[in-house]
Amino acid sequence: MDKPTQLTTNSPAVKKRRVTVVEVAEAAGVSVSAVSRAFNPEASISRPLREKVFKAAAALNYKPNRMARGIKSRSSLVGILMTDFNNPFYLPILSRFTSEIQKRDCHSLLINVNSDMDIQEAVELVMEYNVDGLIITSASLPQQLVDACRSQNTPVVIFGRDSSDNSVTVVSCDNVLAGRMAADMLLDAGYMRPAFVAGPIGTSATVDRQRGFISRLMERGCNQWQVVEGGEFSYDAGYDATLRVFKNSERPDALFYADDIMACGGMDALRYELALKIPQDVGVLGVDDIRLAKSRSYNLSTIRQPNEEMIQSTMDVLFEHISNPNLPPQSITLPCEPVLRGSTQKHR
Amino acid sequence: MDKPTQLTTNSPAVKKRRVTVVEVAEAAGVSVSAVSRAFNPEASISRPLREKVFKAAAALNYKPNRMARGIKSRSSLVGILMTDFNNPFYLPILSRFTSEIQKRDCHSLLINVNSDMDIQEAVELVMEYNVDGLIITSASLPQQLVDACRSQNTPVVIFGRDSSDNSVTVVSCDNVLAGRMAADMLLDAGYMRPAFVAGPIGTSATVDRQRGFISRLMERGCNQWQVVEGGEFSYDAGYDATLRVFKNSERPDALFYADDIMACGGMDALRYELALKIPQDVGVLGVDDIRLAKSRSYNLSTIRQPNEEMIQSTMDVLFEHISNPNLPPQSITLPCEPVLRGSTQKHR
DNA sequence: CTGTTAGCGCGTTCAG
DNA sequence: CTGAACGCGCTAACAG
Repeated sequence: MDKPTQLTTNSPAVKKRRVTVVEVAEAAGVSVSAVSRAFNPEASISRPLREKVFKAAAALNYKPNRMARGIKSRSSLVGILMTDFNNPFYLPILSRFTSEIQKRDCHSLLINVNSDMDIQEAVELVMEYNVDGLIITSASLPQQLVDACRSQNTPVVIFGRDSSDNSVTVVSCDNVLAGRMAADMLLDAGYMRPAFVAGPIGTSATVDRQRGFISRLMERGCNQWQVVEGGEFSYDAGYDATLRVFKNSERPDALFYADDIMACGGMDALRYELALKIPQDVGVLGVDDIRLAKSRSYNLSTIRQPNEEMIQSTMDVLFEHISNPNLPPQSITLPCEPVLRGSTQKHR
Repeated sequence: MDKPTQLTTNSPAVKKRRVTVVEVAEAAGVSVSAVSRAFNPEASISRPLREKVFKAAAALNYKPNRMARGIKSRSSLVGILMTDFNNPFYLPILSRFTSEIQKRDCHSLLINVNSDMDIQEAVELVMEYNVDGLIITSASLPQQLVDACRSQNTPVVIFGRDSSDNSVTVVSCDNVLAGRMAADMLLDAGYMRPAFVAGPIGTSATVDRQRGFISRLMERGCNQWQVVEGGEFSYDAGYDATLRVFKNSERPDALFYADDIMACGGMDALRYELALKIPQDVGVLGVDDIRLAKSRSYNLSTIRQPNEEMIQSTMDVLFEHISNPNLPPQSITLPCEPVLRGSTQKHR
């Protein structure tokens, strides 16, 4: 009767008002806090009261407003920072992350960190949303990023990158081991003059793989190896690098690529540009085990990263840190596994 | 002095307090609303005042709290609903969407709609975040979804799907035309008995492509065509469907797949399982023009979807609707374009 | 153009 | 276990 501010009730442009706790409380004949508690799993409330609230809420089609909720308590948002949208490797990973986050009644804020915006900036930005936690999938990890993460007291997990610094939580696979496995696979198959095609400069994954690879080659007495720059993790980069390698006088008889998508590009260069036979003339090996690796066209031997386990660990450790903010950072390294396919089966 | 609730100030677990407008206002010697306006691009505020606020804010390392902001005004969140995380087609698209959204000072809430959760539920969920807008990339579009979208008054754009219903905004490419182009490409190349390998049942894209394909074949007097179920949009589905086709007595001499990733699977089945030569024995054609299509291994002729333009249109129309909520829904259909590669070049 | 003030929708004290 | 009242950080309405 005496609501003086109701002048524009029937304007067509008016944003349809959402149902709020107050209305639900009125409808259910209870207090607002009862409604609040009913929708909060860890609050203590009697069974019948909760039921009553739920019934009224359902009747009014009430949905809690996560924005309002997020202002004081948890936002239910988990940030995911991604840098490499070119590599198909990341699509299934993204799928798993979002799915797991949703299972925990949270949602994913996906941040695309491209060249326009550096990672530092992205981290600060995502913090404006009061995210409960942050997952970073970045091959390179500048020190400033580590600092940025630590200065926030929001749990951060770095996915797929080895830790040189143990002040931040990291989940990765053992890339040095991957390199060593690669050396063994190629030498065991009878190749003598392998080359490593590196990935983006300064990314730990490629550095560690190279280190493991070379050191294992040396251990086994193989000295005729070479390393070439590859550039980015992409089909084209693998293709181009391969052509460059074979311009040299010292031609390798096997190629270990920093990742699968580069290896696929490399294989196409070998077959269709250089007219070399795989695996007879040249052996090819990658890392990741992306979906394409097991296609009949590529049939690529590779070192499989344990994605499922890595993702599971990431989620576990992240939510542990969310519910217990002063846990110390930890570093989890999972083993990888060789996958023998046609591209290295020289003798058969 | 007389703050009675400050008992646990030096607890290590205390969440580091964020700087707020009030503190910035005090530091700058202005009012809170001045601070608010300074951070709001469309607010009217004098140059020197804004500078002063910014300086104080920078000194305190103030960041606006988007959650608190979102409660009254825009949330700066745009929801992206994705269903198909298996198809590499969507990774670059996701990249563009997130990037474009960020350019507009918004961020992406990525929802993975898998079997655990139906689309309807996902829409309601995302609405709890008060998203400013919603992008849906879904091959199938149940009526209930359309209803859900309309009942909210949040702008929704459906990406990559034709509209049978014009009560919701849709951006897609002309899939019927794609089918017609496919028919012309295959007939022009000299193939006589083409087959269409369909995608997921009930998805408009595959239905429309099939319709255009068949009708154009008939127009040009070709009657020896067949249609086979493909299942999902995936490598394996394409592979398996291809093997099934060639078990029949009526063997086609060309295959038009509902999308590229199926076509890649199909090509591998043809070459490595059936020992058929592409394009001599069988012509192969896809739709999408994914990255893999132009690899040397596949070199797949295809009908290119104008992704750039589709994404641009999607963003434009979405943000138009965000700033002007009672615009009528519209339906945008963009033309596609044939891409001739090796898989259909029978004569040369 | 600027400051003051009153909410936004919800969680969380604090009494009962 | 329940309800009343306060405050979160910010924007919007109004007044100067």
